[in-house]
Amino acid sequence: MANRKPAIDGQQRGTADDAQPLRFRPLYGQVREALVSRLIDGTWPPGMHLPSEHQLAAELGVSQGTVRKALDAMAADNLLVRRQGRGTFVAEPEDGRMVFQFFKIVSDDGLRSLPDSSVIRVRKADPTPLEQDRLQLSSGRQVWSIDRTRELDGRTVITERICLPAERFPGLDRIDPFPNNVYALYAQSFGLIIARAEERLKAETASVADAALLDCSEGTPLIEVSRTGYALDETPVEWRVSRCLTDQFHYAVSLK
Amino acid sequence: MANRKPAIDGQQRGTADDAQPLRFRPLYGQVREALVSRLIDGTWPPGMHLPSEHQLAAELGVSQGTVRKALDAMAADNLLVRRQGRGTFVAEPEDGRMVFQFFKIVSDDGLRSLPDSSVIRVRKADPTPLEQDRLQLSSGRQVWSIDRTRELDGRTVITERICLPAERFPGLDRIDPFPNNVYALYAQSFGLIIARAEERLKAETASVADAALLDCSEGTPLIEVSRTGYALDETPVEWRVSRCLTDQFHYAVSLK
DNA sequence: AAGTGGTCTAGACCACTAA
DNA sequence: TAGTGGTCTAGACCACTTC
Repeated sequence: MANRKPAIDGQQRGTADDAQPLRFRPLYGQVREALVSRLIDGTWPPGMHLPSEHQLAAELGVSQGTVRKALDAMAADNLLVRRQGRGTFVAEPEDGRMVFQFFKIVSDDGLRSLPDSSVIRVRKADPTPLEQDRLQLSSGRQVWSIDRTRELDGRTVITERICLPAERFPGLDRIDPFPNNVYALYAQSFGLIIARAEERLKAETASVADAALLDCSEGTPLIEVSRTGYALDETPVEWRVSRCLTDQFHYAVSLK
Repeated sequence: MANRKPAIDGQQRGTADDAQPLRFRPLYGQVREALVSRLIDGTWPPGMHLPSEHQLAAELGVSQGTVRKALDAMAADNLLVRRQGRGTFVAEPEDGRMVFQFFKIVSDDGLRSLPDSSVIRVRKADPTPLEQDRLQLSSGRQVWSIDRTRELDGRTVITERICLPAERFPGLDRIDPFPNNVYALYAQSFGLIIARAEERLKAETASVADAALLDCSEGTPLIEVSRTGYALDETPVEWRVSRCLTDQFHYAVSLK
């Protein structure tokens, strides 16, 4: 590989000039960072067919194997989809099983189905202290607050409030109809990819409001799922609280 | 690599003689299977320092890179632990963060701590229909049934029943004292590694018995976690139901 | 037939650990 | 200093998709 001009270069190894024992960062990690930044800045939007490994390797001045390692890692994080013979694509929220990546409520008989949603209200508001904390909002910033219910197998089993930083979702209240899959909406209309999320589950009981929406009695036990969704740059950009009936459904987790 | 006598060989590629378009299985997958079988049959017990990549490659008649890919996959599944400069080891249930692999109950303030357990009763019994189904027991097989409570930060917050196929755990009732970490017990005393588990979460309310053990009132909402644990050969070998107070704790999930 | 990702090999060198 | 896993490269060939 005689004449390469590395477009990527932090400290390297064999390249001879490294001296400080600062902190070792493998090349493929740097490649990964460079590629992720293209997802963040929108250069590579969801669904895009990206250049072949050879092209990327030539462009970045590294070997194909190093590019492969970075791409494989991103595919493992569900940021990319790789298909033999076709190429590598930026993941879309609609991609096959990707829709179940964040939806863990399953029918007790084991059949997975996706919920239909009914929006109750969309409004702009000042955040509660909890919302402000969870979304790491500086004071004065407003939020969108979306209340909705979700149906599985024709029955309303989830009440949900989604809280979003208003700044990042301009004109959200003019969206009509409001889609079932909000992560597809975030991606298509606001260029925002939810890279990962953290959920906290607690047992609660149905309030009067819950009971009315879920057609159950007040005090019925519910699982309350509180989720913080993070963008590719690790900024929290969604905070949602869902309250779920679990008489015919359950929250499924695989541990490995 | 002139003269190699592949100890592993299903259908191969370059080896010239493949013809049927049966189903392609990569070499590293076959290597992985061969290595996993050594974990299953106890040739490599938990904690064992296994041979170097070079040695394994020579022994199996494949390249070091192929062995590496199999070892990396097993490490990703928490079956092995790899340490640069030291070697590759069979994972142990006590290995550092590995203890949190299956324990997802966390204090609301974010501090993780491991529970202390108090065994209430250990008995051998005929399985209930549900237990028989979950453990895929043929009729006539008995089970161990272990009732215990678990404390976090000095407070009893979990009631638990663990159900095990009696055959695989001979003399379980003579274990004394009964350890907090039953997976370490399974590994050390019965040579059984829990490779993965599936959990189902539902919202329930405290029964009279729960209320007495958890020092709460009857009807208090609880998260009920039902877990099936699988051995390396995918046999279900543990069925447990835990009921957890979630007023100061929650069940934490990371989605990616 | 051409192009893509997937597999397998081989070898050089680096980082880390332990003796 | 020797031995281990970790990184990076290079190239050959295979499997799959599309034209």
